[in-house]
Amino acid sequence: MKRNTWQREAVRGALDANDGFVSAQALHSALHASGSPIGLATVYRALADLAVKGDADSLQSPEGESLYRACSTNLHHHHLICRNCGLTVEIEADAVERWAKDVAAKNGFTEAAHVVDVFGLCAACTAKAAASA
Amino acid sequence: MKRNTWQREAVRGALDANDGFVSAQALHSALHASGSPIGLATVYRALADLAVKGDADSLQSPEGESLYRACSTNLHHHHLICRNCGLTVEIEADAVERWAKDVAAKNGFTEAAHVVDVFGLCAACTAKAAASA
DNA sequence: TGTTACTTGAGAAGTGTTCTCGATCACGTG
DNA sequence: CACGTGATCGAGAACACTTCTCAAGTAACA
Repeated sequence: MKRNTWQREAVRGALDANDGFVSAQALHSALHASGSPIGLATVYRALADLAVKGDADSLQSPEGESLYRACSTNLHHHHLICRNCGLTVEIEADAVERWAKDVAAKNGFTEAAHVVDVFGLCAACTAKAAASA
Repeated sequence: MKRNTWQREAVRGALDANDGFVSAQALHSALHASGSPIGLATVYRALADLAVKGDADSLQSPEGESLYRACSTNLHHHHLICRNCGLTVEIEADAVERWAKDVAAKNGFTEAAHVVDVFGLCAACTAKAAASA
């Protein structure tokens, strides 16, 4: 049986309050900063739960951390992520889906899953970068 | 000045001898097994060097390890990876390249890089899985 | 209210990677 | 070939992130 605890709600809330991907550690810090004495282990557990239920998306940052994000849809989709400010845009990729399945099939692969994420600089950060350059 | 040491050659050789992606740890074990008393730190250093020079490809496994692979081409490309045996097929993805650039541009993003990898079960592993199921 | 078993939290443990630092050794030179 | 210099090595310590452990706490249901 699953129980509802304020801790779980807090994690979900903190995730919702965030636009981009956040690391478990950052989330934990944020929660602490806002007064929740929640434990790190609990944050990890809650995030894992959310990810499994499809309420959150997770991906590995290039630095090796696990990043999480509240997802507006449970459907399979991908992300366009600003590597500077973390802004994330959800993108559809029917074409890529088809391509991935295709390529896998052509090579005899089954049960194809794929990792497709696009990193870049969002408009704002591009402008900022141009200004400072 | 860069020096040529047998250690670096050994790492490159071990990488070349491998068809799929291998973790730094695995590479270190393999080298030790074949008699090289090479240090783990050195393996990491050599791999990082190779990756920077474009002689090796690196990616994060879903488990968070860094995986490396000798690359037959320095050109940008993607991989189809068997999650069971590690077999890797290099794939071209012009369509995906275009799509990524397109999507990024449409959302005001610049300097788009992307992570596109397909994991699955290769034909052999699929057969094995079916047999054991 | 009482029972039950899921959940929590602090810290230990585990894993993968990077850093430290004295010893070593490749490379250019005399 | 011997030498000097500084890049490189290796063993282990240090780190960062994540998971596990287990006693104490508590939500859910009767």
